[in-house]
Amino acid sequence: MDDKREQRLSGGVAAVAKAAGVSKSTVSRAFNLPDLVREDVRVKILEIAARMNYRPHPAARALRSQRTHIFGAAIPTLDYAIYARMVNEFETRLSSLGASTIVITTGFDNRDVFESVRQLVDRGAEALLLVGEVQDARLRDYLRQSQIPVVTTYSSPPDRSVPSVGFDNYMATAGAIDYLIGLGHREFAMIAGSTAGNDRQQARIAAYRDMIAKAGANGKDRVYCHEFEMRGGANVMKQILRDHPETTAVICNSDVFAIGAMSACRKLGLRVPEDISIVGCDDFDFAELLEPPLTTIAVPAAEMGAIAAQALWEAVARQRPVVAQDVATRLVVRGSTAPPGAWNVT
Amino acid sequence: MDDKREQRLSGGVAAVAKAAGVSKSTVSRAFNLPDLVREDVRVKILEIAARMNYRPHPAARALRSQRTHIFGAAIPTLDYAIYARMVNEFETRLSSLGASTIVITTGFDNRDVFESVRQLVDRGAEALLLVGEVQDARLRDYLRQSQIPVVTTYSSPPDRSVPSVGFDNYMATAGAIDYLIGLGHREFAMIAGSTAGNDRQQARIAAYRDMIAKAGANGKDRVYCHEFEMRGGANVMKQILRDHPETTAVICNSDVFAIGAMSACRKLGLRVPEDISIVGCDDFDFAELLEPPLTTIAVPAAEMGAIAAQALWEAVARQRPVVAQDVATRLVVRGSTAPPGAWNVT
DNA sequence: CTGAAAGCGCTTACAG
DNA sequence: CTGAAAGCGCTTACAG
Repeated sequence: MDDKREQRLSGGVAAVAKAAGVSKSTVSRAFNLPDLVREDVRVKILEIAARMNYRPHPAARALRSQRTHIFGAAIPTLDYAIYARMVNEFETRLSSLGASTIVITTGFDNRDVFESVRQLVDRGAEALLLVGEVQDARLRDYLRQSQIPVVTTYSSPPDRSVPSVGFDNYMATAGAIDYLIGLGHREFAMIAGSTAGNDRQQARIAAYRDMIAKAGANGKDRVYCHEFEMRGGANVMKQILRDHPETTAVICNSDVFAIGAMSACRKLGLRVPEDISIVGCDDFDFAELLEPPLTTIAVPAAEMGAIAAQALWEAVARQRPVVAQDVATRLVVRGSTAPPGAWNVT
Repeated sequence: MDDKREQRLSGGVAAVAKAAGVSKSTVSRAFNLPDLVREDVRVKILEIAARMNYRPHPAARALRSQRTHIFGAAIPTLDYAIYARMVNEFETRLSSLGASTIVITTGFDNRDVFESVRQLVDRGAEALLLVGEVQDARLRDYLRQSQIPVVTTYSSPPDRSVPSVGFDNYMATAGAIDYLIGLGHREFAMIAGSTAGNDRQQARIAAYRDMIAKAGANGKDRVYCHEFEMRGGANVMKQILRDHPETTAVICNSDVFAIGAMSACRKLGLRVPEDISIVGCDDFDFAELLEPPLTTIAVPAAEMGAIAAQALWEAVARQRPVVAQDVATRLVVRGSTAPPGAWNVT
């Protein structure tokens, strides 16, 4: 009746059934419920199907079985190592389970991502990996109503309505600052990402302010926000040094910022860590090979991807509820931090 | 008859049609061929559909229309910036065109990737992005028979059976070595990725050997292969210095190797570039912020993703043939290279 | 501009 | 263990 846009390689199950002298049902079973088919028949069918280059039509199969084997991941960007690594692990795990991963990038602002996430579902995603707290009301409503298995990563939001596989960003940053205070630092600054619709940045800034205040240290308001770019880190560092040359410790909410900041210090003739201490976040591969090696908050990107994959798989394949789970961050102390020195003219 | 596994949010088109007092056909048209529906009717239908939270079932739509709007990308890994960046751009472009991206990672060896690529198709991919020359015979046969739109990236393979959006790896490396020879270097080494099923590495090594031979320089056989890891770059560098302390120029086939190599040199007390010149490949963000800034071959990862997305989109949406296209690499000369110095004790 | 009907290609209870 | 039949939820020629 209609035109056939796509030239399928084979005539579908019917053709295989005919060639094998069995019914369509049996061909289908040979693929999906092989135990129900007599062995010689099954072998023959599979052999013929392979020879004919037959594969079940994905849409037909999905429509009938109500299973797509597609999992969706909505992340800020793939152009940032920790998210790329998490998705890499997520995909690898799911792939070994026979499922596939569809990806969409949404940027760092979580306040208006409903359409993006929806697109994943409209392509057949049966479960969803998200990043950060769900701050979009439409998305929250949708997730509640649809009951689609979902997990959010990189956060451990107080609102437990969406299960998370993440960590407490507030505590992670607080730990780093605590360490710097213990070293004797009193003059702080922070290079942060944009806070718009980003609960991780909000939590880290809150931790920074609280810790500075609690310690009676200075720099509570020296929070500089910027997009996640190395050049940005360098430019912001220069500005910090201009506005507050007394600063002895800079907390960067990304290693990307930290490498830019270290580069800027070098250009301005400041030594790290003798003149200024720098802490990064993420523990990128290159962090330990920098000069000096970067002290940073290690974040378990691959681990979150693996746990999320497993949890969502169980939810889809065995109707298990997705349970929230916290993963650990770790402050990796390397050469970019030291006690504030006597050289430092304040 | 059968059990319904999934609790759909709405009763499908039928429910919307009933609520709007029109036929299923009209509801469908309101979504897919809006111009064919009287405006007031269309507005009403869309409004009701939105209120009911209705969305067409993806599999049913795909089965009937023979269009999935899913594009597949098979890449070595997402845990390597240039591929992640390419996919990021690929996905972003397709998303703005209303299509989605399904990703699978295959590792760097192209000789046995048929099943992986096939999985993409089995999930509904209508077109494929690949990386490197197609070296898997089954895949080549499949691509020929199925006529699925496909593009391969990062290569410009002589075998034109699969259209490529890439560059000539041989020439890119040859250019870098030419520059080093021009600087006066005579003692070379190369840190390469594994050559197994990787035409890019093979081409670069061939260029290295040819150029060294042509110039009558030394080091033709100093090609050290390793997985793409920073630590690997450091370890290999140490080995090179041990085996061939006379080496004055090291070509790294990845910035990841280069940063490791620079770190190893520093630890061994060698200065870059005074004692040894290092060239990377990829032009990662951090390359220019290293100390010294890294001379590297810039590779247009995002550009390839964008061009591939556009070409595949045209192929699927408008039956345009995919045409091969070369993109440009560029040797970015920065501080990590210099003429071999008089300091150098050979 | 709209509706009734066919059918996309499978899978799966059901009956044997 | 196997087959005939129903139906997954849409879209689209076809006829009006």
